[in-house]
Amino acid sequence: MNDTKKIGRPRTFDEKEALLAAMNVFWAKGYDGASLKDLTKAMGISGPSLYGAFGDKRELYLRTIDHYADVDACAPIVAFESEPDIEKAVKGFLTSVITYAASKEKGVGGCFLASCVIANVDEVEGVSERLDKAISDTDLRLAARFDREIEKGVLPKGFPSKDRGRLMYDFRQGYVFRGRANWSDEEMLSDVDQRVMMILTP
Amino acid sequence: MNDTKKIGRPRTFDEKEALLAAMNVFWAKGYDGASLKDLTKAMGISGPSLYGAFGDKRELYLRTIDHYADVDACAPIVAFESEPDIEKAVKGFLTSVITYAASKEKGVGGCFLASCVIANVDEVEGVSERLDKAISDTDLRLAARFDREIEKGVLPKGFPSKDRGRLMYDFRQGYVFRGRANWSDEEMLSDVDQRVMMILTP
DNA sequence: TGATTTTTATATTGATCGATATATATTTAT
DNA sequence: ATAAATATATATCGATCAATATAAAAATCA
Repeated sequence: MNDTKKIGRPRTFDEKEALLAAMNVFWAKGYDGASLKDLTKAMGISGPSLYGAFGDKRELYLRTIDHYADVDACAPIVAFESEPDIEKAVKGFLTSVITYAASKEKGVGGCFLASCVIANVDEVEGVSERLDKAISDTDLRLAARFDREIEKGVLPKGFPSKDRGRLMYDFRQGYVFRGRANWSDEEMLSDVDQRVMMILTP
Repeated sequence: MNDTKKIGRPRTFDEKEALLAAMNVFWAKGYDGASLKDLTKAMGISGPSLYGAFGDKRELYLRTIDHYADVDACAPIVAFESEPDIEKAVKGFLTSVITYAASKEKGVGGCFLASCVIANVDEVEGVSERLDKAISDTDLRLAARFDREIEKGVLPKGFPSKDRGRLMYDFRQGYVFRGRANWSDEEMLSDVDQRVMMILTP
């Protein structure tokens, strides 16, 4: 990376922190509902600073989507990748999804893509491509975990990794959707064991 | 119903048609992105007429959600309910969902709730309750179809109708989500047969 | 008919929108 | 030191926002 000192007055804010703050505003209020006033206040910077650093509102929005996909990516996936036992990993993924989807701290919960970005696909140029990439990347990450289990011999040779990765992701979106409608985690947890079997049955 | 002539000048527009037009605007542009100018133009009425008939923008939005849940409800469900053979009915539901989710005529496709309404749950008062009700009602409609098959003896006594109804709905939301990200119907149709089996296997 | 009630169209309200012009502050380069 | 470059804060731009005041139009009532 380029860590050399740059000419001119240095920034007084951290770009990633600012992007995170902006994302939370978009998440809670939507793209059009988030005003520049809302954004600059949450980001702790002035209007001209925002425009100087990020371009305009649309470009800032696209940057928050990239930042979400790069950094957060979604905690449940990390849980899924780190648990050695595949059955526990799958169940951990679903329960983690549900817990996070049902927790509604300050209007931000579930999935930024499913709760906010999806609404602006046709309205804001550049959103569609990023959404597509985020989904595909996640599908691949999930499928890769199954492929590793096949190599280890835990899952059989013909196990449909790609399909089951997609399946897990669709389950995730379903829970996120219900969480947004204020479903409790108990209501959603009731069918988790069934779904774990669906995912793992060859 | 009250079909008696009312005093005063009669409306020159049909309320249901106006609601449908308004829904399409919200669907394409989002709640905040849809301006009163957009709405009145699409609905073919003037501002004061809109406010006189529907209250304000928020109330109009809630009415479009009700109208969607009551009338459209989603064509795939109708297909599911009308096909006598349960396996064909399930497959018909999923393929219908996919076809509609992948068709992107003028930015409106998939599901009004999943593509628009979900983004305004915390922003617009009254949305959350309606979303919850729409999901629960759909779950029940889907489960009821399975219950009928149990009564007929086609499905076994212990078949988990409720869980499988939910499962179908979550599959629907998953396809809608991918459709919004411009996935083709071919990509989505590839795992339909697998999922039909998942839904129907006791 | 004239009175009453409701909807309509036109025009406009104050507020807020996204975006920027200007000038000042703070850094590095010479 | 001085110049060049970048970020900052203040103030404000025209445009558009949601919502409405006003009065004409169109119906039923007496």
